[in-house]
Amino acid sequence: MKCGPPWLRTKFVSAGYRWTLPRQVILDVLQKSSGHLSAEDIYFAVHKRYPAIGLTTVYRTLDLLVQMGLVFKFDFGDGRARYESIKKGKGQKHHHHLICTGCGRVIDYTDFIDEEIELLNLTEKELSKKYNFKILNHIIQFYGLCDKCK
Amino acid sequence: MKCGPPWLRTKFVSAGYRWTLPRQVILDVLQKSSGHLSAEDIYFAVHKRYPAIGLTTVYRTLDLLVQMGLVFKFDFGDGRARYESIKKGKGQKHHHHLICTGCGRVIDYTDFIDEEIELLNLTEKELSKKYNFKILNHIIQFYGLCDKCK
DNA sequence: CTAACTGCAAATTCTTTGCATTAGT
DNA sequence: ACTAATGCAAAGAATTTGCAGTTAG
Repeated sequence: MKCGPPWLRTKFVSAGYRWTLPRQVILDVLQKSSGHLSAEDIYFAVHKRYPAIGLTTVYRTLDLLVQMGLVFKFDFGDGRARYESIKKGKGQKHHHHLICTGCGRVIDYTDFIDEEIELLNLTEKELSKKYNFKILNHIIQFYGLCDKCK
Repeated sequence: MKCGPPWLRTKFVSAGYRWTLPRQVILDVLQKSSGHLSAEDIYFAVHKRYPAIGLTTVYRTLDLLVQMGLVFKFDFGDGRARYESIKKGKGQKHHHHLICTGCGRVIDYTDFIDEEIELLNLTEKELSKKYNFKILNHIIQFYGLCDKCK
């Protein structure tokens, strides 16, 4: 892990933020991981490489990254926030979630059916127009019972 | 507020639960309110009518109602859970959410719901089959910036 | 040099738990 | 009567804040 792509550094500096080691490492962890990490997950991964980086910094950095639009924060309803890089590394795709309310298992799926994509396009377009809203992301989660729990 | 519809009482009793005052009041508050209440909101509303009912009971009752499939729990990412009755009172419709990540404003929308619902049904059917999952509910949230924040 | 950033410890906030009491059935 | 349900106070877990020391620009 060096310094990441130059445009990232520029993005930070030109916004008046500093391109610090913790920020580089946290972004790197997020981009390399396979999604929905909790703050603690990120802290462990980061801490393994740089034990001097503390949990507080992880939280503060994540807030900043979310605010800058580089990272997306969401929630499965288990009382802890999850974070995911918006720019995915190779092999990572946008996905939706199937969440078992019985055992808490989360299934990611990326094989959206045509109807689902159509749904999203239609809705995003209509909503943007009607509410003058710039839509950046969405969460689609289906809740139910998995094969073991039902 | 009396005792609610008789089928509700039956549902509780036949599952081995008791049809208690706090449960009646909490369900009533949820059905009459316009959606996404936090536990504290519910506590205040309930407490106004029956000051003897405590916050702990509100949490425990909400867990039960969620588990019984009468209430849905979700999260806007602000660190507190929200609850909504699945059976809506008159004037209330199923809706999805548009959330501004800038100011935290939440817009409910019920427009385009018909098309969305149809596409959702297809999606749910496919997913159920593919993952052998019994889908009970869904969350659809669009995140972005509202007119003031963008 | 100086303002942004950091780590630590303490504080907050939301939610859950232990336990003695109350109340449906 | 029997046991689920309740309220209170205390505990727990996730996240935030105050502050003094550190570091990028």
